[in-house]
Parts: sequence; structure tokens; C-alpha cells
Amino acid sequence: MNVKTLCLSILFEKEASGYEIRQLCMNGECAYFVEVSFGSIYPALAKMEKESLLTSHTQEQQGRPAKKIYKITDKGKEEFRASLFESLNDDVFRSEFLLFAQFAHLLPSSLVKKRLSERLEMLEKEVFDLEKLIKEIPENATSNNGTYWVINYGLSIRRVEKQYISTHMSELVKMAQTEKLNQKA
Amino acid sequence: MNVKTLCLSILFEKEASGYEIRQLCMNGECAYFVEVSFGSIYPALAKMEKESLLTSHTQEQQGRPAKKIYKITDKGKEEFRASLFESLNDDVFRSEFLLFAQFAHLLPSSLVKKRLSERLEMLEKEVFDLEKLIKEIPENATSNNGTYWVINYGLSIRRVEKQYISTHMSELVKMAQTEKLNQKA
DNA sequence: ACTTGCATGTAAGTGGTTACATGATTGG
DNA sequence: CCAATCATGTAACCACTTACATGCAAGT
Repeated sequence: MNVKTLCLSILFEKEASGYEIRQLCMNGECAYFVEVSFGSIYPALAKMEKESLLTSHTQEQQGRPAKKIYKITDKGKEEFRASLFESLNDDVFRSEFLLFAQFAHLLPSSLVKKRLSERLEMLEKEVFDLEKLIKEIPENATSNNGTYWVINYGLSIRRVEKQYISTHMSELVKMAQTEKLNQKA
Repeated sequence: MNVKTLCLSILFEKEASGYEIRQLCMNGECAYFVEVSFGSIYPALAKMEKESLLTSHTQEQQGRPAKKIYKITDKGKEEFRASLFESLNDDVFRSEFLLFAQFAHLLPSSLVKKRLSERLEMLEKEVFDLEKLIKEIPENATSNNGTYWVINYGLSIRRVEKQYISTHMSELVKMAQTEKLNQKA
């Protein structure tokens, strides 16, 4: 899944600027989170406008820089739809956290404990944000039911991750290297 | 997580050739599956040997090309361990399947049904393979307990994905475009 | 005074993939 | 006979990131 397809998928549902597209990728508007940089979004949008998959208009704002709002054309919609018929690439799942966890036995237990807590916290935030998002969707007319389905998919995953860490974190901490206790006297 | 770190993590636990490292990445030996190509593994290994993080010896085989087996050095082990202390990058999760699912309403129900079945089948295979892997570990002295922990993490995720699709696939199919029925007479 | 957020865009760098080159063996 | 598996390696290419350039407003 490249930046082009990603932008089209967002613009299919609503108009947006390059800046806004990035925001939507960072927060879990799409449950297949992708972190994309401006350096890839802006050229992609410009190129697609040249190919007349998009049109744009500039919207002046008070006290802020002007926005360049992109809108998908019929040609863009058709191209996006056609791309959905192509065979799917495999999911990409890469986790430095899991690499860290696998080698907990090489690390001090304090660090292992810290990383696990951070992870748990992050997952709790993500679950919270996605649950909030779902509640907001009914009022948001631009989303379709597929969006619901996909967010719930992502939510299911985050919830088991959370659960797994809660119930198994002590095991991993036990594997880690016990440090000399610096208790008072 | 780059190819270098990935290779070191595998070689930390056992000696292997470039070809074998790739196999291990493709099957879920590491639950943070990464698909790496030969074009990135071979240069990475050669470079690391130059930096004396690895040593290698060639193993002739009957009826097959010779293998170049790499072994991690103490320096390599230390460098890998040190890298685990660095702050973690975010997980990368990118799913073309979920993009497809989000736009099910644009697609014929037969295609949606097909993709969902394929996905379910793939997940069932992955769960089966990971469960098999766990059973084999006790006999495999080179793995540590962290490996267990990580595989079970990946397994938990795959199991909910499987479950989610089983129970919710009909909803997505309903959203898809009903086709003209070509039933006999 | 400094940082953060808003907003767009380019140029340089990098970390990968794809395709190519080579070649023997086994299975359909 | 063709495809696949085993096995290593290079060169061309590509998509994306990082850093840079610019600038104003609001909050700390």
C-alpha cells in the first residue's frame, strides 16, 4: 500500500489538505495505521492532480496559512475502485517491542518493567481513542459501515494485546536480569 | 527495525546462512514477521562481517550449492544487546486487507466473500504453524523463554483476527454490491 | 524568548525491493 | 521439459524519510 492509494482512500470519503491527510494517518482514523511524512504526501498529491485524479482549491484562513484542499475526481474514484480488485499484498507487521521482549533475559528487569508499562499505557490510549472514534461516527455522515468494521477489527487486536501484556508481563520481568537491590540499610 | 538488527537477533540464537535467515523471517519463527529479500540480507551480512560483528565459514554440501554459515562474535553480541537499550520505534502495521474491507460497499459481494475466506484460511494456517512451533520449542535448546512469550503474543493476535472474521464476515458481505443472480433457470 | 501548531513544498539521503546472473538437483 | 528449491551475490531502481526553507500565531 503506497502513499498514493492511501491518499485516494482518504479523499474518497472527504476533501482534505495534505496536512489533514497526515493527521488522519497518525490518529487511528484508519485502523491500518500508517505513518506517512509530508515529504511523501505533498509530491504524491501534486502528481495526482497533474494526472487529474484530484482537483484542488486554496482556502484562505484568518491568522493561519492558507490550505490547499484536494478533492477526488470521478477518474480518481474509478482508479481507486479498480485498485481494490487487484490481488492483495500481505500485511506488514513489524514490532521492535517484540524484538525487545524476546531478549528480555539480556536486560535489566527495571528496563523490561518500564517498557512493558509504557506499552500497556500506549495500548490503553489507543483503545480509548478508537472507542471514542466509534461513538463519533454516527454523527459523521461521510463514513461508511466498512469504516466501522475496520475500526472494530483494529480494536479487537489492541484489546488482546492489552490483555496479553496485563496477564503475562510478570513472566517477562522474571526472565530479566535481577539487579542488586539498593534498599535502605 | 532494519535488516542488520534482524540478522543479529537471529544469529544471536543460532548460526545460519543468509538463505536460512530469510526462511526464518518468512515463517513465523519471529512473531514480528518481516519479509526481507535476499538483496538486503546478503549485503548486510557481508558488511557486518567486515565490521567483525560476524564470522563465516563455507560448508560444502552433496548435490547442493555450498552454504556460507555466519556466526555472531562477542562484539556482535554486545552491539546487539546495546541496541536493545535504545528507545523503541513504533510498531508498523499496514494492511491492504483492511483497506479492501473498508471499501467493501464498492465491490461485488462475490469478491468480498472470496477475500474474506482467503484471509480466514491464511490465519488458520498461521495459527496452526505457530502452535506447531511452540510444541517444538522444548526440544530446541537454542531458544529462550522470551521466544515463547513473543510467539504467544503473535498467536493471541492471530486468534482474535480469526475470530473477528468468522463472526463478522457476513456483515461485510451484506455491505457489498449484490450481483445479478445467475442461477439455473 | 521559546516552543508548538498550522501549512506547503523541495532536495538529499537511505533502506529497501526487483531483476539479473549463475548453476546444480529434484519432482511433477 | 519445466518449475521449484537450494544457494549466493550485484546493479538498477524506487518509495519513502529526514532535513531544509519559510513564516505567522498562540501558548508557556
